[in-house]
Amino acid sequence: MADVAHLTESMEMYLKAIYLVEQRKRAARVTDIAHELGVIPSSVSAALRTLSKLELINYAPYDIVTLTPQGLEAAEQIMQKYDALRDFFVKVLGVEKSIAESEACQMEHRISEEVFDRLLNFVHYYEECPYERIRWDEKIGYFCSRNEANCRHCTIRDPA
Amino acid sequence: MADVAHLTESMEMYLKAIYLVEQRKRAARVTDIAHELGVIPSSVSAALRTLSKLELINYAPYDIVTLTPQGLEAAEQIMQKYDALRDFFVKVLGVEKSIAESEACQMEHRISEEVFDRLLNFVHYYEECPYERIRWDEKIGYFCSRNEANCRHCTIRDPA
DNA sequence: GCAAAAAGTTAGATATTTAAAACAATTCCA
DNA sequence: TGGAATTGTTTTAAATATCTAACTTTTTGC
Repeated sequence: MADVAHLTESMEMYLKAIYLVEQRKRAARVTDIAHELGVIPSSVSAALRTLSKLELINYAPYDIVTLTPQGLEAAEQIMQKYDALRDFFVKVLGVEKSIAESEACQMEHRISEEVFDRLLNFVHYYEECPYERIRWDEKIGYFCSRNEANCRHCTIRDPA
Repeated sequence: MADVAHLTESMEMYLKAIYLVEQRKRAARVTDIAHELGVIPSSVSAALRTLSKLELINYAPYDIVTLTPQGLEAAEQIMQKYDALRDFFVKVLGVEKSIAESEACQMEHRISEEVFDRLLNFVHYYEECPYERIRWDEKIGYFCSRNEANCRHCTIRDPA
């Protein structure tokens, strides 16, 4: 059985691309994957051979591509990391969506289970807790909406 | 002039290693750099040739290595990103130091100026603001120390 | 059903990175 | 100072990933 933990970054990208195409269509074609990643079809063929050997995709030359159960599991793990990073960038750091997405796409391959776990947890808490008021503003940067005395951050008025 | 913005990840790693050795010693030797990065000396020789061509280091075969002003600037930029990520992992996510460091080392090459900037800003605010009480606990996860009613997070007692 | 278009493959080239092995230069001391 | 130990280099090879070009298979539309 293939060790999903040792996938190269490139193979992770292909897996995720196949996953995303599968979300929209029944199965992925070489062209779909190439378009998704901005590479040419011959590059995809080479990658599919590798992923097929690792038993992460169902594939034969000239045929369509689907994820195997192991491939789906690996792809979902990558997607979860991507989502956690993107959410953190957008919801906490206030980064513009498209920038957050390309950044998350870069980092998703490098985040460990532990940090991923804590990031998820943190973003959830940050979003849910009604008492926390650290928020981002385009002009000011981070601000605190409490507006209390003896807090230099609170001297900045909440623009909301 | 070399475009520091387009350095490969590998070259960034070598630059940072040279920077770190320079912090401890006057200049770096091939062996020092190899030891710092866990690669063999021949790999270092090859990298030094490249960095030298890019005018990021002062170097001639068999000689010691120092950063040029441009090299220092590039190394400092990388270090700043590393520090911001490590601080976020440790101070905000409560990740153990050695894990935070290896994770930051992986991601430092992939973080944009914008996200880096906001991360710095966020960690600073998070540390400084006396009213914010989102903190990490090993057993509980994130908790809120306010312990107010009608907040389900606050039903978890602050262990501090 | 067949020709043209589209889709996909293979082979070969290039780039990047690193390690292994053999060799060369430098340094360290006795 | 001179030989051993250390340090550093070059060459070669391997792995990964991607592209170009030429070719094959499949699909489409009449």
